[in-house]
Amino acid sequence: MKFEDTVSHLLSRVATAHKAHLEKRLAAVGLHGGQLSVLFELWRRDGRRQVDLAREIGLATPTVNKILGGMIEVGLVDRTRLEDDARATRIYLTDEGHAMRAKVEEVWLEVEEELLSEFTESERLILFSLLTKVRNYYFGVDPDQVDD
Amino acid sequence: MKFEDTVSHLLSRVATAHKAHLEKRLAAVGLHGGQLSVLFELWRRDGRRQVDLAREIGLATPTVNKILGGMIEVGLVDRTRLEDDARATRIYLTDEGHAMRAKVEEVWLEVEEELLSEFTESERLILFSLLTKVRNYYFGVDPDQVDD
DNA sequence: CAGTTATTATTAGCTCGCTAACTATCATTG
DNA sequence: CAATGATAGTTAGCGAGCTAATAATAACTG
Repeated sequence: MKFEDTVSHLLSRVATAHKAHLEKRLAAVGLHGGQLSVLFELWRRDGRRQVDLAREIGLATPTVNKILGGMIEVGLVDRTRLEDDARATRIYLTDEGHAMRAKVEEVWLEVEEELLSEFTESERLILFSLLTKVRNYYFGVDPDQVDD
Repeated sequence: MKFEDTVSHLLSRVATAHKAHLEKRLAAVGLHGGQLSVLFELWRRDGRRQVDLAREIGLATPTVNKILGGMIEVGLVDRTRLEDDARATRIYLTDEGHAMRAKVEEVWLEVEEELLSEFTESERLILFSLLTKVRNYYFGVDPDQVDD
């Protein structure tokens, strides 16, 4: 058989290339890829616990914990103990964490446009819809997709 | 803006989930994800130099070097110095490296079928073609795609 | 042919992803 | 209320990707 003819193989290859590419583009605003995935979630709503963030993002809790450690160091977020549960913490964006959003939006639109520059409008929509289907295979259907 | 509505974001999420999933499935045959990407290339043709493998796979040479170190340890490949160039090495599959192919094919077909179980035949073809377009954006058009 | 430049492999060190194992705390139940 | 079990965060350690820097060798050039 030809492994090259499978979607899985193609997806793996594209995945690593895309991640490496993102990392390079994010360096311009002083971010790492993992930090961004956490920021995406915090920009939706901050003040949540690490375990909740991890579940939403789809990462293991130690991964999120490590990324947050780096983000605290560079001053993007704060970690405060929960008042009524001494086990848990709440993660809040700092002013810098909020301010980062504008910078990232700029880069993000560029990255998206460059990636899809050779795609027609309908190809973009189809790719988005098929990738959503793959995402649903791994994460289940996103409830936020319906309303909101 | 909503980052969730971009292909880049979707691709990042799907990418990590897919890689994590592959890693789990490959554990059944005793392989790691990085080893597999090298094997894919060696199964096409072995006896090449590390730098050539890295270029074809689309990885940095230190990455390939590290992966090969692990593969040599577990006996999947051999590394021999080049006769006419003392800098370079040639990477050859061992018998075990060749034999691994059959095991991987089995797993691979399963993974592919499960991933695409909810996709129609035409959706599969379209997804493959659109992902190929993304790959070409990152790697350029593959010359092997034409003939062979 | 001596000196510079380019290439190959490698090492070191970083982020990111994981699992396993540990600690502290909460919740439950006897 | 004491013991057991569940939960939150963390630490340790692994593989995979990267860049930067080294060492050894080849190739080119004056």
